[in-house]
Amino acid sequence: MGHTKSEIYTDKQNQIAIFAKVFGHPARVSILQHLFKMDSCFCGDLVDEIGLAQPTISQHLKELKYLGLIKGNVEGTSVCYCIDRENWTAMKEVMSDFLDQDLPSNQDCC
Amino acid sequence: MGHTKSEIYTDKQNQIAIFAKVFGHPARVSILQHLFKMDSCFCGDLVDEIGLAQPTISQHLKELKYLGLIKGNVEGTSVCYCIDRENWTAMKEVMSDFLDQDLPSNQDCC
DNA sequence: TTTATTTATCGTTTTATTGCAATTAATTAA
DNA sequence: TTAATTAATTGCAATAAAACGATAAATAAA
Repeated sequence: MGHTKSEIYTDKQNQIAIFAKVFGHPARVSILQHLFKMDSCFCGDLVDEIGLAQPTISQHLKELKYLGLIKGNVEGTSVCYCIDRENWTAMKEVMSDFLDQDLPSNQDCC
Repeated sequence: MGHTKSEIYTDKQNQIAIFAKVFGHPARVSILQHLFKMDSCFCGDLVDEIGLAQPTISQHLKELKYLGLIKGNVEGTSVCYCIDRENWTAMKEVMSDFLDQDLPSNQDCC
């Protein structure tokens, strides 16, 4: 079908999956790494840096923005993007809860 | 096109994306949470617990196994699954490097 | 006002993913 | 050996995602 049955999972499970999914593409990973490294970045810089077409980068930026992980700031004809620090921290909390689960025993399996 | 251009990214970026993608579906999040909670689990238990068809669960298990995050152990007609502790730890290292990047300055943007 | 620059949006094509019914494979129980 | 149980595989339909050309929108410069 190609359609996730979100309604049978907890909100937390869906939230983890939604955050993870946005990191599930190397272009978005690359964009975020750039924003961390450069502090802020114009859309055009990312196009040059990453090597995808401008509409493609724009679309990836839109998804990151939709989840609140980045902010865009219009400066003339350009748009300057940067990490949304507060939301990034909140996301980290959610993901850590999942990734840092403790392993209950010592032997591996069955 | 619908095809990720993996070759234009670093190995690290692709690795992060590959791990993130497997967490990008709530069924797989749910499976992993169960394996953490129950220590180990039969495929059938997961089918009952999560509420997807058996082939669907089996497919999600396959993906988790392919990345090495879980192990399967045949016991009679059943298969017992559990977290692969070593690979889980290695995955956490990769993801932490990405998620725990430092924010360079204090003000937000541009 | 006209032109150039930059980014967003639209529409389309291609590929990937999700989900399941049907079937197969493997093992155990009768 | 035959029937039952459990999980994997196959094949398919529906939906989502990735990529980009063309175009629109918005602003700045000439």
